[in-house]
Amino acid sequence: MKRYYRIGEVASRTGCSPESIRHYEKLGLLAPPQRGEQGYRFYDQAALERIGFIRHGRSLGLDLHSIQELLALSDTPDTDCTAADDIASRHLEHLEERIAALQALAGELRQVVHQCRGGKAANCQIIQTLYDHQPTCTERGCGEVTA
Amino acid sequence: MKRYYRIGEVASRTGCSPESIRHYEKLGLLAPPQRGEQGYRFYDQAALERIGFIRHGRSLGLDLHSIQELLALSDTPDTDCTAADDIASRHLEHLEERIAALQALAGELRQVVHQCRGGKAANCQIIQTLYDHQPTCTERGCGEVTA
DNA sequence: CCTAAACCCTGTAATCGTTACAGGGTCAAG
DNA sequence: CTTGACCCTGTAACGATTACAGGGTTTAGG
Repeated sequence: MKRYYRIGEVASRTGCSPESIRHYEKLGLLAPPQRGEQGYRFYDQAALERIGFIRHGRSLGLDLHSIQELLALSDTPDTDCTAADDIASRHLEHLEERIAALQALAGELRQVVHQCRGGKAANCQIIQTLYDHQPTCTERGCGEVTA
Repeated sequence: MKRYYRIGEVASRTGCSPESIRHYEKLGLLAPPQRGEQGYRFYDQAALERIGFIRHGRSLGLDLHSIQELLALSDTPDTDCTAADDIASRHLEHLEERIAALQALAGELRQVVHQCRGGKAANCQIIQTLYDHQPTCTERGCGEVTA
């Protein structure tokens, strides 16, 4: 006796909004579920776990494409899973670079913060610093840290 | 004898693509520049510095909205510049939160990486971990760290 | 002089993941 | 029988940037 859940209940159980669930389906991360007579989606326990998988991956910062690759591996249990390790390692590397970049930014920012207590904009050290361009890197396409 | 630059030269001097420059203009960060007879944009030195300002701000991770506020302050030199300090402090705080979140993620990821050397996907520790959902936070809208 | 490359213009759509609509249907409790 | 809580689809928004399409201009070389 399988239990079935409508999308709203899945949402509250997984912490994943109905919109996202439909979105994952559209992207092919989730197979189209069964539908009730009125067209309502019905999910079983396996689908719940798959959504949990996606959610956990997202909470680790993985992008949906990587998660899709991991799910594909999981769907073919006989495959060599080195690819999974590659994805995770690559992401970890990526995270570490991101962290280093953000720390550099924070350091640079700490040097200017609280430099202009109560002054006028004309003398503001923060604004001055921004005009003095020795940006960390002037190369095209460099330094746009998503933060 | 003012020198004028076409958008492409501004781009190579500032490290900011022509598309971005036009984008900043559309958003109101840059005043519409003079135009030549064929409609080409022509920029003077002040515009170059303003773009450098924006670029430096972006390289620090500030969003365009904050940069616009800073530019507005800079444009009214008599204003009190506490607001600039607020923007910078707020952003620094934001960065530090981001860093902490990413470090938590990296830590979690380091625990699973290299756990499945050469195995089959069915036993892969990484995939298993993703199915075992104790996501850091199951609250709706929590844990979506942009990374 | 002519042509090809390199530049400029505008406007629109893509990226990523999520959210927020609009406009409509279904169902249960009051 | 109406209100509210669901569900459906499709589209647009967010932020910043890039990539087109479709057209015009300048510049350098042959």
